[in-house]
Order: sequence, then C-alpha cells, then structure tokens
Amino acid sequence: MMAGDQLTGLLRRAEHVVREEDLRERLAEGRPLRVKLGLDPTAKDVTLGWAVPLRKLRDFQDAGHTAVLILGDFTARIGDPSGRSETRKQLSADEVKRYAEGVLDQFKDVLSEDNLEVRYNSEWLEPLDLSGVLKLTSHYTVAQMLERDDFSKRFQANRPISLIEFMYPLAQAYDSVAVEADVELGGTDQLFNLLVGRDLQRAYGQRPQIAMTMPLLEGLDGVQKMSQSLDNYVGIREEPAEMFGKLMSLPDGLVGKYARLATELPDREVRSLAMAAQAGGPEAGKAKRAMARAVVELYHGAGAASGAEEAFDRQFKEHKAPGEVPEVALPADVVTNGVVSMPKLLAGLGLASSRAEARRLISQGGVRIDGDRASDEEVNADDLKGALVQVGKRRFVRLT
RNA sequence: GGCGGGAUGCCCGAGUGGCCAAAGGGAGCGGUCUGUAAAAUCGUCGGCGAAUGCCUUCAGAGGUUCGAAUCCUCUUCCCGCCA
Repeated sequence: MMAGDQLTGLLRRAEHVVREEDLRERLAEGRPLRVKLGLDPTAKDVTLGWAVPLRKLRDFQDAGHTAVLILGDFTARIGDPSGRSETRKQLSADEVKRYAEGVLDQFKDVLSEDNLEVRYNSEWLEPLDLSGVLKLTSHYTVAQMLERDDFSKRFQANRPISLIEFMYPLAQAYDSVAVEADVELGGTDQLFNLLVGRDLQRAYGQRPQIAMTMPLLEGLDGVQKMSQSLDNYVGIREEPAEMFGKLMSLPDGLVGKYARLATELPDREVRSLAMAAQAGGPEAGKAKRAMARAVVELYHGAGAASGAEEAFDRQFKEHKAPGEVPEVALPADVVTNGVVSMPKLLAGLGLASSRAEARRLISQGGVRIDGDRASDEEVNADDLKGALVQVGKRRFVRLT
C-alpha cells in the first residue's frame, strides 16, 4: 500500500492528529510503528465506546504496525480524572486485576493477535521510587496542569483537586516513554494526556509521539459519555437481541454518530443514515434499524443480526414474548395455602428490587401474567403454573 | 497554625425542636401515546407489613428533651479568609 493511501485510511474518524505531518513522515520510514493505546481496567466489560479507539488500533495493525496495548493496572488505581468534575474513586489492586483479565479477553474480539504487544503499566510504574517520581514531576508545572479543562474548571469552582490526580497524566505519559510509542490513540478527552506524553518523551530524549484522538461516543441516555459506571453502555459481548434493543432506544440524533463510530459502514452510507435519522418519522426508525443491525453484525455476524431484528419486532411490534425466556421454578416460600404473593415472587426473582417496588408495579399496571394485567397481589398458584410473567416492557420469566 | 462557613434521600437542593420518610427539581421506574426515538401526559420514587402500623435514614459517636435533620459536645471530611 502506498503511504498516502495508508494515511487516508488511518485518519478516518480521527478527531485531532498532533501532528499530521509527523505521522506522514513516520509512516514514510516504512517500518512498523509502535501504536499505543492505554485502557484502565476499571470495569468488567468492553463497551462500544472503548471499541472506537480499539478499532482504530486494529486499523493500524492491518496496515502492518504494532499495537501496543497497555492495560493500566497501575493507573486504574490512581483513577483518571479526565472529563470528570470530581475525584474518581480509587480501586483496589484486586478489583483491577479481576477486571483486567476479563477485559483483555474481550479486547481480542477486536484486535488481531498477530502484531499485538500487551503490557501492564505496573511493570514500570510500580518500581518507580520517590526519586523517579520527582524526576517525572520536575518536567511539569502546575500552570501546565491547570491548562487542562477539567482541572481549571474545578480549580475555579473551588472544588478539590487531589495532588494524586496530577500524577495521572504524568503516569500515562510515562507509559509512552516506557514503550517508546510512535503514536498514541485515545478519546478526545485524552488529548491533554497524550500531549503530556509528547512533552515527557522529549524530556527523556525520545521523539515525541503522534497524538491521535477519536470522538467520544455518548451512551444510551444520549448525553453523557458512554460508561459502565453510568450504566448507559452497550457491551461488545452482549447478546445480539440485547444489543439491538439497546441501540433502538437511542435518541435519533445519535444514529449518525453511532453509524460512523460503531460500525464499519462506508462513509456514503453513514451520511445517508444520518440524514434519514434527522428527517424524523418512519425513515428515522429505518435508519436506526440499519445502524443497529450493522453494529450487531459486526460483533455477532449477519445471521445473529437479522435474528435480533426479528426478535425485536416480535417483542415490540407484535408485543409477544421474546423467543428465549428464562425459566424458573415457582419458589415454595412465596406460596401460602395455594396462593402466591406476587410481591414476594417478583422481588425474589429479581424482577423488582423490593416488595414495595413490586407492589407499585402491580398497582400501576406494569405486571402481566400470560399477557393479562395483574391487578391483585395474590394469585392462585395453579394459575401461575407454566405462566409467562412480564414486568415492564422487557423483563420476562416463565414459571415452571 | 488562627478565624469563619458547610456536610440532607441516586444527584442537586429546601428544611433551624413536634404537622418530617423529610418541599422542589433532575435522573430512574411504571402507565398512555409512539418508531423501545423525541415531545407530551398521568403515576411512582427508603424498607417491612393485608393494615391502623412498625423499622432504618438527614457525615460519625455521644448528650439535652416527653419529642431532634433541626439544640449541645467530641470526631471525620470539605470550603473560604488570614498566616
């Protein structure tokens, strides 16, 4: 592949590249570049949000470069304050280790294992002693740190900024020094950290890396960045039907963005979906479907995608139960003299968070037994044998 | 180190001795509508109980009082000003 063509592909979907000429030059060297992406294992799943830079990393792999994937097992314990208005809670080493194992496995769904180098940053951050830390910090000033938007906002609002938070960008930047990165990828909220990496590499006598950021993907609420702590995410390992359903619940305004960042649809198609979504009405619904199908297809294949769509229609257009419903035996402790206490049952099965919640759901018409609204809190056990219990729109259980 | 201010339910925030499980808003949840969109609208939103009711909650620990989110003491944390 010609260097120019390669560049075009690699720049696709990127938000900032600092600096593009440097990237062009380095690609022209004709050697495999070391492309770094650091992710902190702070949650159990890989989301479509993380998949955006991961897929970009894959693009680099496909172009013959080396993916240097850094699992921030050490930095996860510091807690990245990027984009946050307050101090992030710190995780224990055990939690981090558990997350790292799960997440690494999922990364391999996106990345090729051929030119992949996986590193844990505790490898070089753990042994840094105070003199190493002092050397690190001596290269940066408070004023430089306060250039970062989230820090300066908090500073101005008299909100606390822990000193440890200043260490985060430095630690991440030091990763780049440690692995001698040529390029570092990240979300747009990482731009500052990536630039610190350039400065630090320079300070340690290395050539500064190229910083490339990718747009952030908003989560299901349509407003906040997709994240597991906000529970507004779609995980790449989620069941096809679940994935499709979640994507269908997205606000129209995000259809174009998801099509662009979460699928591999060609640009032309992305544009037409975005326009259709904007137009509103049935066309928007169709566009959203096409986007959802494309995402599911990417992670589960075409068959699963059409299956998910059919299941979706069955459940939400025809209002039928989904094909696969968990089957549960009627617990004995909810039955008294042949009568079942629905609140106990629903809470016991996790269909409601408490009995009080279950009562509320029943009184508000949110509970159905074999399609009929349950109006009483007590139901004959015989009527529940083999019955399909539905709570809200999407929680189903078949009693046996 | 000194002086002052503050900590309320998932979040924001009102509440300064009883009428407080605690106003209002947001988020969430459920109903109607719909394209599981948006907007709208109604309801709900600590727990247990069939229920008059009971239990736990207003940073933590004690105390005053018939009665405390509200008063007092100590502790922790945050903020401001001064040094």
